[in-house]
Formats: sequence, structure tokens, C-alpha cells
Amino acid sequence: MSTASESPTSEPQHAFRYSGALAQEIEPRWQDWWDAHGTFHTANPSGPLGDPAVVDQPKLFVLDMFPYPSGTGLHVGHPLGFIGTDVFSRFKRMTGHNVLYTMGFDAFGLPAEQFAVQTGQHPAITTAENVANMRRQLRRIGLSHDPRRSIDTTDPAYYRWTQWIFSQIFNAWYDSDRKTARPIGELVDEFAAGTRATPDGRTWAELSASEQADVLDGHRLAYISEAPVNWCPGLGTVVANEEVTADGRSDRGNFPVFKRNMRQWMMRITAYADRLVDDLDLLDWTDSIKAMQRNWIGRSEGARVDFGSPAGPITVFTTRPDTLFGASFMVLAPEHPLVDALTVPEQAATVAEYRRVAGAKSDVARQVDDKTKTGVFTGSYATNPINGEQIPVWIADYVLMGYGTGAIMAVPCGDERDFEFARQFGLPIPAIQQPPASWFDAAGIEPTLDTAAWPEAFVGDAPYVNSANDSLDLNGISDVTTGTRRTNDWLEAHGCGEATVNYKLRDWLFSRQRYWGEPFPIVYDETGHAHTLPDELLPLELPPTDSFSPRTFDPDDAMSNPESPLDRLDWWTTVELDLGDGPKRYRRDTNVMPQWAGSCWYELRYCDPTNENAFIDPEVEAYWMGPQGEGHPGGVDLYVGGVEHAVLHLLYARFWHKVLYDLGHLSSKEPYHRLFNQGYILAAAFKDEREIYVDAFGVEEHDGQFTYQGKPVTREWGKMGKSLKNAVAPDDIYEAYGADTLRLYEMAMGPLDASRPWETRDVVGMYRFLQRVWRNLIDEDTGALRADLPALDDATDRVLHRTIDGVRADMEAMRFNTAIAKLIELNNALTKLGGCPREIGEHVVLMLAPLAPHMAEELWRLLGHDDTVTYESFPVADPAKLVDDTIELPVQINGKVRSRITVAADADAATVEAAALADGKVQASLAGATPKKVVVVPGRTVSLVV
RNA sequence: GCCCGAGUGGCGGAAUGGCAGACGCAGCGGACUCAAAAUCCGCCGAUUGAAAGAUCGUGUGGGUUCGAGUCCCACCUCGGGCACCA
Repeated sequence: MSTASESPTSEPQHAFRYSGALAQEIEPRWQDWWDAHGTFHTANPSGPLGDPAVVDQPKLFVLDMFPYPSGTGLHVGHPLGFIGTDVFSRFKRMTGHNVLYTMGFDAFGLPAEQFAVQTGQHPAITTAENVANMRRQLRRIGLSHDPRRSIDTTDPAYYRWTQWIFSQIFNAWYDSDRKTARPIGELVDEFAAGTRATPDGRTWAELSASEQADVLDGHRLAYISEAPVNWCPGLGTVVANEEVTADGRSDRGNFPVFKRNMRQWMMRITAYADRLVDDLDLLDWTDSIKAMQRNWIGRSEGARVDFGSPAGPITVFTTRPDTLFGASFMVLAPEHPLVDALTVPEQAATVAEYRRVAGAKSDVARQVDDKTKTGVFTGSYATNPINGEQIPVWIADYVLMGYGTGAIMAVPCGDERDFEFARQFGLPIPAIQQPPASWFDAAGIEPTLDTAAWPEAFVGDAPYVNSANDSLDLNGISDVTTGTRRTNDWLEAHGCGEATVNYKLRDWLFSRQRYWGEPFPIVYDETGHAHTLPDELLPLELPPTDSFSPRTFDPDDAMSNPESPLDRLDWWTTVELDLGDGPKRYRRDTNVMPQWAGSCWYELRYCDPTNENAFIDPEVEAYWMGPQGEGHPGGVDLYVGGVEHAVLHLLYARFWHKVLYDLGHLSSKEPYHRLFNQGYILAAAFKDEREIYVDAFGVEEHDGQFTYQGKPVTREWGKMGKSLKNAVAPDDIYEAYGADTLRLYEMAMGPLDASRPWETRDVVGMYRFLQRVWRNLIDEDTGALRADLPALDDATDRVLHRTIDGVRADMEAMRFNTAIAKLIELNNALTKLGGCPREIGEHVVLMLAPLAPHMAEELWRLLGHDDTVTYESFPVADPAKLVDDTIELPVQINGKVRSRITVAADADAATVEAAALADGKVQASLAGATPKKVVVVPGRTVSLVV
């Protein structure tokens, strides 16, 4: 061991005091030792990483969300979750679990590509450098990853299987009767056998090969469609709905996004909408994340209703079919295909102008505009099927083409938007429900069915009125559920509608016009039909090129067109292949997959990273991912990450997982059984008068006023990061204190799921704690175990066991902050005692091991052990030492604590009551009065009521 | 507007309905030292009191309870998500 040199936080006279410098020596030494000994290698039940013995151990799969290997490296905010999972994994190893814990890199995608474009280097080179740098930084924190299982999405050995999974999805269709994905070949069989009708009724054999291909393409789970997509000229690519922010800009780069019809790859995630909602019930996720997913999928139950019109039936979707009697007009989206046919000549100019204005408005403009209703009459009337009334058909941009059928029946008395529209344009508002008196009271008007007096629409349960025809009578019914059911039955019986379910979720736009992503394993034949490459031709590697930079455009140039970098590579885009009918020329797909593809299945590859025959061995999958008993969906045991992936990654990954499950490749229905959202580390950020962030470390504070270079700045709190100029590098903390101190500080700041502000000056508290632990066991002058350790007394022994009991429970529940507090209390007691009795030393080191593993290894070695502390058993409290002979109880009189009594721990209620009444202070407080009531809570309190 | 989540000392935070403020930071006092640092010991919600103590105190207002930071109702503030989704 080298001698600790002077550091800013230590003094030279104690050569073996635990200092930043000593930590800098101990920590890398143990990190090297762990690597050399393969300490964190985790065995599979079989296969190349196999050891059948592990099957006897309970398994635990702990997963962190896949990080981007950013070019700027880590700041102290990044590893918060990683440290949490590491502490938990280390604890679980000490309780006998076989723990799968590793880390990979989501290295494809925009950030990596943009960094490469900035530096002018090929993304493969910058990615490799960034990954190496991040691995180094993560290793320095002492994370106990199995390095053999680490993966990188840009590695052809990995994306070979991403492409293979794409092929599986492409070659599958969704059988909505059986509610499962099936191989496309089985659909061909059904068509060929005539058990499934073709779209136009001809037999399968009568269709040409090209027509057959068209039919199949219409069923595939991955398909090409010409549909409105989000075109982002500033990025030069299309992006998914989930990547567009509420104000119509791109998630990355914050560029405007335009709706454009384009030919793009889509994933039929809508086929899984129901299962994605329903299976949330099987998951141990927070309610808020579940709510966000439900909200995004947006399932609403209602009915489809056909209204007759001069242009043929207009179909609407409504969640309130029970209000059909109140439908007094219809509204179509301006883009609705029937608008032309419905528009009468006198209205043509007005309608055309309205459509032009509406069409020119971007989504941004539509949302920025105030919500004042606009619209125009088409001149046509439709027939309300339930009462035969002729109602006017309008168009208005408050009806969205992208939701439902792009047309609504307007029930102004029961829908706030329709009410506003009717008021705006003087359309009739017939009342069909009798709102309760309380509703009129709240509105400050007398009860009336004259809606001219109503201030707003009435929404909710109330008796129906004016709601009857010859064969349906809702009048008198007073709940929406019954009204809806009756109406749905009537609609179905009369052939003008049926109950149905509608979703906000749209299919997933899956292609990007970029370079740095997985190429599609797809070629097109001379008729333009897509074929997957045979599996043996995978991976289809990204072609090398210097022009990897995508063509970007003026961010506001809505009419620009995407140009994929791969399109420019003529030598690559055409290829001669034999796909079963002789060698032919094919054209490659020149899109790449979106960022999310690689992270849709990475947890599976962690399980079986070296498998060259399958993306995962079924036996290995069943072991790590399989259901844990009846009703359990399977999936990783603990998944920790930020809340920002609530609807992107988590929805896509669940979808892919379900497809793979349906196709028989997996035993687990869900990828992530338990999800834990860690908080963020916040840091103060400062803005000058121009609203520009200034270097947070140059800001001075005087009397609560902040200044930067003499000028006043304002403080705010935000996620630590480069853009707020407030990032603290972990390296600075290691140098001053070591990684163990950083780990403890991050865990002690608060509960893992809460965001908390970083305070560099607070870090020293955990450093002092580690120094005291060290000092209690180690002679600071010689570095040897202290020879003068005190003897163990009964009271200290009890403190130890109470600590063990509490720390174990806290660790189990991931309450690392309170576990640390209990360890500090124990250590403070030892300091008072003058040192750590030998009998306690090992327990202290073992309890510290998950939190501060480097110091724990070092002390474990000094305590005379010659192997790692990693797999030692976590201490178990002796129950006999958890109970005291006597306890002190507070005595409350009328709810106020007036005295404390000491009684035997097992004293019965009568004894406790007698002791309380006999107490001098209690008697003084009672002043001779007799309590009316005495409540004795054993072991807790005595409460007297006078 | 709708749906989540959170409001506790100067700061981060702790408290199965049972002694509010564990633990850490900052601050104050003491020991050690020629001195300082480090270390060790103690104090550290507010008001009041010489002290013992007393009174108040967990965003606000009600309620349930012998007893509420914790449960219920209403409201305020902050954070997050969704947002003309029929």
C-alpha cells in the first residue's frame, strides 16, 4: 500500500487516515481486483455462461435504463439510479440471490450522430470513444456490473438480432379473433383454404402474386404506408408521434414538425392497444406511469353511428350514444374525404376558403390559437338515425381528422365544445337530460329545460327527457351506463351503428432518414414489394461512408423532402440476390430504424449476450425473465430509470416483447415487472438579464443576492446538465473524497424516487462518516487493525442488533437514506465507546459493503479475510437482543404528553395503567380528578381522558 | 381545464394513527493546541422564562379519533403529464 499523500482534506501527520488520497489508492486497486477475479460474473442456468448450480438460488434481474454514451461524459446527476441499483444488487448478492446486473449502451440515434457531425468524425469512431469513456467513468464509481454481458446497440453482433426481430414482426400479422400475433404463413394458409375471405371476395388462387403481396402487406405488423407523418425539416427526418412535444415541436432539437403524407414504415402497435392497457394491471409500476400510458393509449368505449347524407353515410364515433336524441348538427374535420361531396354550390367558395386557412395552419398554430370555435356550413343535411331529423352538416377545425372517424355528431346540451359551437353559430340546443337542482343552484339559475338560460353544457348522470322513438324509450332512465347500453342495442338491431372502442394511440412511425441507425433488412423487387433478407444474411451492416450527415433543411420549410444518407450510396442500394426464385436484382431500403429499436429488447440480450444461434436461449429467458408464479407476467425484477421514458421506450419495448411472446419466443408477457422511477439531481442554475444561463460556479452570493461578474443574476433549480451550465463532474468528487463518499452522499440525500438539489458542501458529511468508521477500526499511523479496541458490552451489542434489524429492512425496501442514517448512529455510538469492538467490526463492514464497497473490501481484508466481501452473508439480527427488559412510555392527558413512565417491556395493560396513575407528575396534572377513560397501547403510549 | 405527485427547522431530509424534527450540512459553545486546522464533547423549531417548565408549531380552513405530519372533506402553492381526443 502506498503512503497517502497530502490532500486538501487531510493532514499529513496521520499516514493512514482515510483521506481522498487514500480512497484514490484503495478504490482503483479493488476495481482491478474485481475485474481480475471476475467477481461480478453471473452464471446462467445453461449455455456458454452456464453453471447449473445457480438454479438452486433465487434469481434477481436488476436493470438500469440504457444510457446514451454522450460525448460530454457523466456528471454527478447521471449515476444516481445506477448507484441505487448497485447498492441493491450488492445487498441481494449478500442475501443469497443470483443477481443479473450489467450495463449497456444505446449508442445509435440522433445524439451520437449529431456529436459525430459536430466533430467531423465517423459516428462509429466517436461512439466507440464515448462508450469507452463512459465505461471508464462508470467503473470508477465501483458499479458491480458483469462486464461480459455489456452490449452496445451499434455492434453488428447485437443489431443482427434487432434486424432479426424486425423480420419476425414484418413476417407476422395480428389475429384479432385470437388476440395474438401469428406468422404470416398461417394467414396465407387461411386465405388459401378459404377459411378467411380475401378483401374483394375472389379466391386466393385468383389473385396475382402482386395482389397477394398487397393483401399480406395490409396485415403485417410492420408495414409501409402513405399516411400523414411528422416531418421535421430541421432534423431532416420524420419522427414518431411520441417524439413530438405538446407544442408541435421535435423532442430532440426543438424544431417545428409538420404533418405530411409520406411513404414510411409503420409498426401496428394499435393492434396491441387493448393488451397494452389491460396488462398494466399485472405490473408493479407507479400509478402515475400507468396513468400516463393509459392516457397515451387513450382507450374510450363508445359507439360508431352512421348518419345518412346526400354523399352517403357519414360515420361518427361517440362516447355518448345515449345522447343521440340531442344531436342537432354534425361537424366534420376540414380534411374529411366527404366534404367535397357534401358541399353545395352556394357554399363552395366559403368551404374552400375555410379548408385552405385550416390546412395552412400548422398543428402549432392550431394549438397556440385561442380556443374560439370557427367553422362553416356545407349546405347539406344529414339524417339523425334515431329520430329521422334533418340536421345541418358543418366543418370545423375543432374536429380532428386524426381521431375517431374525423366526424362527430354534435350534442350541444351535453358536450362543452359542441355547446360553444352551437352558441357561436346560433344552432339549436335541444335538452335531453333534466339536470339536478344542485347543477342549477351552482349556475345560479332556476331549473329549466330551456337551454337558452344554461351557461354551459350539462355532462353526467341525469334523467333523460325527449329521448324516445317508436322502438326506444330512454325517458326516466337516470344513468349514462344504462342509457348507453340501451342505445347501443337499438343501433345494432337497426343496422345503423354498434358499440365500439376507439384509441388515441396511432401506429408507430418506424423509419428515419438518418445514417446512424440499424438498416432495414428489407429489399424491394421490381414490383415494389418488400422482402426480408434471409436470416443467414444478417447482420446487414451499415455501409461505410464519409457522408453520414443527413440533409437538413430550413426548420420552417414544410415542403422540403427527406433525403436519407443511405440513398446516396448507389453501390450499396442495389443488390443481386436469390430469394428462392433465382438471382434477381433488388433495391435496398435506405431508411434506418429509430433510436428506440435497440432499447426494445436489450434486457433480453443481457441474459444471453454471446448466443449466436438465437437472440436468447429459451431456457435462459425462462430463468431470468419467466413468470414467478400464477398470474405473474414475468419480466425483470427491478427496472430503474427516469420518468421521461414513460410513453416512449416503455410502450415500444412492451409492444415488441408481446409480439415476441405471441410468436413463441418468450415465456414472459411483459419486459419489466417492477418499475422504479428515480428522482433527478437538481442544481442551481443562474440566468442573467438576457435570460441566458451563466456558469453556475462563477456566481457569488451576498445576503441572498446572486451576482455573476458583478451583475445580478436570478437563481432557478433545474436538472443538472450542460445546457444549464451547472454540471458537477464526478471526477472532482473522487479526487477530493473518493467514490465511496460520492456513493454514500447520493444515497443519503433523500429517498431514491425524489429529486433533490445537489450541494457540494454537504458531501463532506459522508466523508467524515467513512473517516470515523475507518478510525474506529484502523490505527491511523500504522494502517493496521487497532490493537486497543474496546470490549463488547451488552448495551452496544443491543445497539448493533437494532441497527442490523433496521438496516436490513431499509435495504430490502431500497430506503438507502435511512439505512445510512442507522449506520451513522451505530458508528457514532462506537466512537463514544472509543472504538469498534472486534465482535462488531465484521458486522459493520458487512452492512457497509453494498454502500461503500471499496472501503468494505479493504477493511474486510484488514480484518483477516482473504476473499471478497461480495458474497458474504448480510448480518441477521438476533431477535433476543431486539427486546429490552424495560421500556419508557409517554403518558398523555387529554392528548398532551405530561409524563413518562418506565415499565417492564411485557407489562400488561392493567400494570401499565396502574404505573401511569401512580406517577407523580400524572397525579399532579390530574389534580385529584379521575380519568373518564384510559387507553393503553402496549409498547407505545398511555392516554388518559379527563 | 383534466389526471398524477408533493408541501415538515436556515438547508437536504426522518417519523407501522402513538414522545415531530432521526441522520447529515450550516451555525453556536467547550476540550485539545503557543495558535490554527483536524479531532473529540455539547447545544441547535418559535415564543416565554434565571431555571424547571409553559404555550404554540408539519401550506390554509374544517372534520374523524383518547390521540393526526400521517386518515376524510374543501381550498392554496409548487412540480410533472395530457390537453378541442367527440
